[in-house]
Amino acid sequence: MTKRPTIADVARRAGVSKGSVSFALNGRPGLAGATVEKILAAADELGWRPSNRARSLSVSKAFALGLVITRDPAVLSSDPFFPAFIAGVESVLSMHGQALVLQVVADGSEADGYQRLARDARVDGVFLSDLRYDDPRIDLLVELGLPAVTLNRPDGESPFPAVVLDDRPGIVAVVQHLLELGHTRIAHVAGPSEFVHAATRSTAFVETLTAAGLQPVAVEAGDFTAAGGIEATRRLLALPEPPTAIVYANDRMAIAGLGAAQAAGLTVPDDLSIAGFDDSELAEYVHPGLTTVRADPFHFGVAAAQTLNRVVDGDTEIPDVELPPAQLVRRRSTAAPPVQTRWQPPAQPPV
Amino acid sequence: MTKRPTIADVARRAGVSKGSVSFALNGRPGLAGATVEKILAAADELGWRPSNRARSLSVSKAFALGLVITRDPAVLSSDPFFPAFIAGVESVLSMHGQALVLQVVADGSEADGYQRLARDARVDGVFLSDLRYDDPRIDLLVELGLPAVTLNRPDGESPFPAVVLDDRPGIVAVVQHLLELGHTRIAHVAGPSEFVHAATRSTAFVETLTAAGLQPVAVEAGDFTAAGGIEATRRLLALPEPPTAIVYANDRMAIAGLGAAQAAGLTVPDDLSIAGFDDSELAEYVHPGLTTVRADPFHFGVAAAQTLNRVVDGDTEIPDVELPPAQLVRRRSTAAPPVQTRWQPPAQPPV
DNA sequence: AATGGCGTTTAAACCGGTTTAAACGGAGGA
DNA sequence: TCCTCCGTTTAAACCGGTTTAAACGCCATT
Repeated sequence: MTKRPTIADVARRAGVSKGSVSFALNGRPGLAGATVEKILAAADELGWRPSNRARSLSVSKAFALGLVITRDPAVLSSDPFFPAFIAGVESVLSMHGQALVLQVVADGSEADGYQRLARDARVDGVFLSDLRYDDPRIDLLVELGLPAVTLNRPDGESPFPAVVLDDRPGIVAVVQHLLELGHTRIAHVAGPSEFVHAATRSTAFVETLTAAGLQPVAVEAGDFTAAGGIEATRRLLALPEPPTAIVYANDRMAIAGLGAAQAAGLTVPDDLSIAGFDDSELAEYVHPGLTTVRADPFHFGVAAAQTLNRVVDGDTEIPDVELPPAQLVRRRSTAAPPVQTRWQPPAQPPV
Repeated sequence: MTKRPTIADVARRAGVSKGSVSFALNGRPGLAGATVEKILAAADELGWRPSNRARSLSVSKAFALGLVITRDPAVLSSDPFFPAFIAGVESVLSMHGQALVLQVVADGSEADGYQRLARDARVDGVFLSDLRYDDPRIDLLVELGLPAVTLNRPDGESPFPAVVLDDRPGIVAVVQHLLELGHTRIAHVAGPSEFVHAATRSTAFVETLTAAGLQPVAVEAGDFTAAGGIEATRRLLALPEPPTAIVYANDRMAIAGLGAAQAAGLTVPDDLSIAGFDDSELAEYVHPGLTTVRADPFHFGVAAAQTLNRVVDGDTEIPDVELPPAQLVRRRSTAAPPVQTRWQPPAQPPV
């Protein structure tokens, strides 16, 4: 509780000048070894830690990174990605004495968040998540002079390195899995198509099906929320020839869809197979357990933080970082399609 | 991208000294009105914003508040409370030019998070959530000289104001609701008893039942996770005289419990009524919709941030803030108990 | 005209570090 | 012996604000 020691205290104790202490602390050459020893000893006898504020002012760095998240439930609320991602980021920052500054902004105005972070010089760099097509934030950050990394690759040109976890293999694996079970009428509930990752997932869905010589029953636009998942599911089930399997772009929609199917009197997976994406905590515990795709958001956070730090340090020409793709997790919500369905031509008697 | 203007630039432009600019900006008395006008005009002609870093150094404030969260999934992951709470906090901070610093720490070591925040002088105060009995963090913060507010009231003495949202009325309402439906064999799946709010909920449960002249069938210890919810539910269903209704201390356990009950072949609510706590997003959309209790974590965040700011400003004797209690949300997962159950004595023929 | 008082303004110190240019001191060479 | 060079150390400026004590200008008293 007594005032903390300053660099002057350390200098006095070690019998040197402030400058020398600074040199010793930062391991700069030009100081005699013995002097360095003496200074460091004095420093930790006093338990001295250099003041972040003073350092911040003189070197013009914040020693902090920023994350802007919209208050939009489609992105933030109970999204299993961010908590784990943030934990990963923190695990890196805490080793560097850096802090994570969070900005939560109203639905449409993410730009404000970055503006504030830049205007107040609160951070040295930011994470750019939930990329949209032709995302205006990229130009904004360039203009603001704020270093960044993008989570996954943007569609256009970007001066920032990307940390990418390819969603395609996960979707491909889910569709393959359904095909192997014998499904031929598969539908997809996508996320909002303005998001790059949402579009990537639905494209992968369609392409995998096409490659197998099949047409998707439908691709319904969802919004990543449970409510949207319900709506989309109801529309699919109301089709004259409803699907026997539905692939959702995330677990929230899938779990809601599961509820909607059950409310409609269907048994999952006997009447309908359902698959999600994310492997959120509840996926394992709903009934039936949800087949889904598991990524590693913690490691995503680690990689993103490390990469962003390289950008902040002025490292140029940083290659994009590729993370291992998500894995299929098979649970009880997917099974073979019902043997007989209304629309199918009656089985031909064997010749 | 050109260097931002400093207070010296403004002073020069207005033809006054740095000191005067500082006075004008902070609305200090002693400056002639005309001078203030002149200075403010010069300031926004240049688009000057005082540097947070410089201010930070000279006034010894961080202009930031801190939140420490454990990486423990029981607290963080997909907990609907924090995202909304944080959004509420941010809505206050953004108006004051303050930032929110997040510390995510490993399971047991929350203390480290506060230590780091204090050592690095990153924040002016912190939010103390998920209080435990005899919580060591209170003494720690006193020792560190870090102002704080507690979310809900701690069990012992505390020098910090509390922002409280009483969980009791919510639990009481749930139990009343079940009693009105005719249930007499009700069980509870609690959170870890070392948490004050978990214990508050289970105490409220027991007391309400006792007041109605009933005994709880059982109070199982859960851990707020879905996995724990499953386990506890299985134990309850395996009792020789299983409950006809289960009240869970949070939605995650309740939704998992719902899955466990269905997996065990029970129909909810016909065979078993289930109620949660939190009204998380999925609660409305699982099948059947989950009866639960809804609080307002956003407003909780607003109140907590405002109160913490008063503490930080040196305001002493701040009264605790009471928030409106959570409301019961009735959905399909609760209904009258089955008319006949194994253990009941056969109905007496009318005399 | 000198003095006092008051409202206004400023110069300078300060916060706690980093950084640069200059000073210092001892060894080696002429 | 003197000069130079080089490794080591320091003094001082600087980052961009805030704050305090002193100075200033002006008017009212005496």
